[in-house]
Amino acid sequence: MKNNLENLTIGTFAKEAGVNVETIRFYQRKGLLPEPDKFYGSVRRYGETDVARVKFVKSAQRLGFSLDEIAELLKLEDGTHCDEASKLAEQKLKNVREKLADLTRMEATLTQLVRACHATKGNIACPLILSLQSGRAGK
Amino acid sequence: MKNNLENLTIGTFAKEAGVNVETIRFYQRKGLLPEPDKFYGSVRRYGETDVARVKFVKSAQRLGFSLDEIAELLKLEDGTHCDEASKLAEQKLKNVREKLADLTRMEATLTQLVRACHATKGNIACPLILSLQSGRAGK
DNA sequence: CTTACTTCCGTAGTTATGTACGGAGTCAAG
DNA sequence: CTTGACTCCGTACATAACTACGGAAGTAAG
Repeated sequence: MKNNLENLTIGTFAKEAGVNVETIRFYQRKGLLPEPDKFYGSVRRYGETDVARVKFVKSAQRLGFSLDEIAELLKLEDGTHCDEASKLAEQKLKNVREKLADLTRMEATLTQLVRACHATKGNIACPLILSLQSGRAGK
Repeated sequence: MKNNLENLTIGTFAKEAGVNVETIRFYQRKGLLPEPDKFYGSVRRYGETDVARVKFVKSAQRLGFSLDEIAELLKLEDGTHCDEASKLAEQKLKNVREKLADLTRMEATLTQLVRACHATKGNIACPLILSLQSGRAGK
């Protein structure tokens, strides 16, 4: 089940991570991904942790984090600089919780909308926009 | 408490919505925002529902929706085309729930990270990346 | 060793989402 | 009715996040 995910060349690595080779190289330039040494010979090899890292980046992007923010999150990963990592994590946590609240409201409204649609065919006024207003009025 | 949010010119509208005037005009071109008739005289006037709409767009963007996706969500708003709206809503709902699951995992991990940091100063291995892997393995 | 496919790397192009600019028209105060 | 601020509109510029290109060098199969 667990195929060998070590010593991948960049092509198979990219395929495994579900992105384009150029994207890998782009992330390396941005510092989101380490550029491994060229082992034996002259092409770089990648492993399972690299794949996980790229997938993490993509997931975090879907959640509305920018690459710069994701870079910050990734700095937490190495476990060093515990103090500043902790501060950053708390701040990101606040951010994540706001997103959670917004999404929850949106989920409730969409659910209600679907139900209303199924029940009373036609003209329900759908207060989708209102759903994201409550809870962040002054912002 | 409720100041008069009708007959706003584009400048006050933009300020009220927390965006730049050019952004308003950009959204109009994209069809995200209606371009009201020029009433008496020659400049357009905006109201509270316009403000709400822009704020909705901004909130949805923070949640990782693109303007195109938001345009789709906004089409649900008018209550017409109930059948297709319902389909779209269900699909978006699925999407929203995936985001929710991801965010929840991320929240748990960040919380744990902060706690671990506060407790044992130094070297906790932070499985942040792992947090977004479980639950979406094959994707 | 040759041939076909990758990798490497720098540079250039693309798409989404705005922002800025400039000149002409409009509005409101004095 | 002039003056200063704002609106209108088209076009150009900016930024983030890729994506494509091209030529040299590495690599794997026959």
